[in-house]
Amino acid sequence: MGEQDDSGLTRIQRRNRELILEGALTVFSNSGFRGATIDQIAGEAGLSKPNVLYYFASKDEIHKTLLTTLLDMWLAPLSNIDPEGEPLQEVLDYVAAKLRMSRQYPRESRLFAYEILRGAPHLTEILGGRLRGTVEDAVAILQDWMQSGRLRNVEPHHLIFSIWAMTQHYADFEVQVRAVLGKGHDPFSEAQEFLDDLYRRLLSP
Amino acid sequence: MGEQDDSGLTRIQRRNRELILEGALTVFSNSGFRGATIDQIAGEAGLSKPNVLYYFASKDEIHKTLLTTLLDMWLAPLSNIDPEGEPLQEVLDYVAAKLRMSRQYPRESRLFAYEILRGAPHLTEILGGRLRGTVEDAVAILQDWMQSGRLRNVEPHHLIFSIWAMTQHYADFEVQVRAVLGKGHDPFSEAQEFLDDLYRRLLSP
DNA sequence: CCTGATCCTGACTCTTTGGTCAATAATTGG
DNA sequence: CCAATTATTGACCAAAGAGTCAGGATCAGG
Repeated sequence: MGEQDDSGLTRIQRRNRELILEGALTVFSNSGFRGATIDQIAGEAGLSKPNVLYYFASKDEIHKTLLTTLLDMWLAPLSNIDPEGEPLQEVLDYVAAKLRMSRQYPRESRLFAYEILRGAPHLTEILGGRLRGTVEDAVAILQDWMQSGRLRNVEPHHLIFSIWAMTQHYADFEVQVRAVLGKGHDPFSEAQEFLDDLYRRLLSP
Repeated sequence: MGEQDDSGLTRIQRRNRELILEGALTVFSNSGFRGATIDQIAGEAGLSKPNVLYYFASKDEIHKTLLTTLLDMWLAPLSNIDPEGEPLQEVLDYVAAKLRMSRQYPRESRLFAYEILRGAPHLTEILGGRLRGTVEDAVAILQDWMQSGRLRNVEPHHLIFSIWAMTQHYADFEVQVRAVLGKGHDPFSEAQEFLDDLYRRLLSP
């Protein structure tokens, strides 16, 4: 994940930085940036507060490091869309991959959700830069498929937004989803079925 | 909106409470609960901090009042689904209404998004109570339509989730949407077209 | 097993911020 | 126009939390 610069790091540095980022992910994704405290992060990581600040200059730096480190992993599935693949199946695979990530990495999903909600102070350049580029690549592929009639014609940007919205909803708003569904439901596997049907219907030529 | 108890309130009280809630909505929806300060709220409302605390006992009470006051308005469209109406059109109208609310009341959308993200400490009873009830009513109507073959059969809870996710996405993640689309787009009217097509496809029997 | 570099922490500072309060100003009803 | 009630605020307090630092512990390489 991300541009690791583990080169000049000792074993202890590597381990402790990892512990801190892991703890920070839990804390930031639960409480947001402003709601998180270095003490909580330290507690989660099993280190003292000054020790955390020995490895990262500030709370802000921890946060920024987390975001940039996780962004690649978060966007990867979009780049995995194969222009040579079967169009509908490629999209359905992307949806499934994103939904799986919401289930498996809800903390990451919430971390980004908080950041975008805030207006993305740390991500502004990235949003208009790398993210936009990645999306445009995918859009180009989709448009090609649509023009050749192998996929039904819809606005590709909004198609991608819809996939993001629907899949991340199950991570970001999980308490609401569970409260509304009540006991005895597996939101994610139900969602998988629902979304598979939805995008099949929407995109079958 | 909500159960107003304006009975024993003077003119000044009504006006200032309104100013405070209005300012608080702006501040909370931008920064979240922990990120907001009473000073900011006071500034937004054009009052002094002690004066704000003269009308509300605490920051928490302002927040709770806002949430409960706005919840009714936020859920209203769901209760407006007419069992006697034309099924597909009723759903499309609901989608359009929700999207219109995202455009017109993005602050409310973000306020709730922040709260759910946090785990909804203030809303837990409501989520499993009133919200769940409202959803179940709508689900019953949808199920009826589906059983009588006037609407295609999909899981109604997840249909509702999908509508929430897609429409609120444009308010909650607006900076991302705009960054990805670039200049010269009207996200909301494009979304309206996209969603109309999507749900038409999904639900036409 | 010694030494320099790395690692760790208790105790501290400084700022922010939620909230209080006594004193003052408006307002209102008689 | 005069109490009595309501509204407003400057000055303050206490707690929380980000970040510092001097000194002690640990470790790695020779």
